[in-house]
Amino acid sequence: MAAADLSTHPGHLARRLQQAHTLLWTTMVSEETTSPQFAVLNALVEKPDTDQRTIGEHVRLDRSTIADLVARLAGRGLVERVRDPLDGRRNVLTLTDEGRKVHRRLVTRTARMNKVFLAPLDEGEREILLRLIARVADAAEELRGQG
Amino acid sequence: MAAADLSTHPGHLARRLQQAHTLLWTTMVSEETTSPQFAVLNALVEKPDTDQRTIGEHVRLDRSTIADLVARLAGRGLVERVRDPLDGRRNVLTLTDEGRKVHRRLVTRTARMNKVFLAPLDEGEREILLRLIARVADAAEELRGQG
DNA sequence: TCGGATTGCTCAGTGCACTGACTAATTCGA
DNA sequence: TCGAATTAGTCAGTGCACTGAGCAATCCGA
Repeated sequence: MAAADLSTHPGHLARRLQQAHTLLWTTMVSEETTSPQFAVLNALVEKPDTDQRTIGEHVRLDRSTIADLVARLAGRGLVERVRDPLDGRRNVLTLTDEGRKVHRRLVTRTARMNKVFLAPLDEGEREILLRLIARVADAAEELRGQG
Repeated sequence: MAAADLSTHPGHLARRLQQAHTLLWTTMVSEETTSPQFAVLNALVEKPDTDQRTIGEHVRLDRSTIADLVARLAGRGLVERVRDPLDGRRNVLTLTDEGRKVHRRLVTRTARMNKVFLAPLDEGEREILLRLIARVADAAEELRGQG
């Protein structure tokens, strides 16, 4: 049985793309705060005082993963977790001043990093790449919803 | 500080793409054998009896990760690790009959899965997506090489 | 209103992926 | 040839990401 060329495997390319991004992130943005953590801080700037599950859904992290991640952010004093008095099941998340400060600092660095990351492509190609990825990911997430 | 839209962040999209792929993989290809594991089996079909580091480099896994992964494959009896008698530092990897069998079975399933994964795109768009990802990943891996 | 279903969270377990430290084997230059 | 540098592998530690089980709070229909 012939072995297939890995460069035709979207899964392998997706993994390489993410690895490449993580590498660049840690060197150009932050060693302490990861990209998914930044996504959560970002989401909390957009919609403050949102419950954990909703934030997780927004940044596409499942219950377990968002719980772990938030625990780390809370441990570093960037967010606070408070049980919702109106609904005892929910954890409401709040950015601390320190969390806001970290977020602010990373916004500019992230923009700089994204430029370097996509530097091999021209402006049109960048748009196309992001759009195509979004379409594939959206469709797969649809499938998931239907189970 | 305004929060940026996540859909413009290539890192976030890359993560979503990989998550989507993993989800489809486990439902359509295998629950036991992961996509990176398949990549290793595939590499061993291409170049039998190669040492662990070379295989890892080929599938883009670092020393630690390939070691863990190969240990799992060895535990399931799909590959064998033998110390190279000519160079006592190397682990030479060999596919077992069972490993070859598993690989053969997954090749067709993977092809089927890739079709579904990329179904939202037309033929031209698929090519473009794969090429653009490869260019970005290649460039980032170049940066890495230079430190 | 009360009991079953749903919802939100946590915990345990598994796997990918990285860094940094360590060991052992090999290589190469003075 | 011998010692320093390089190379391959392992191990410990951290973080992302998922499943499946379990628990407590809430919701909703008979």
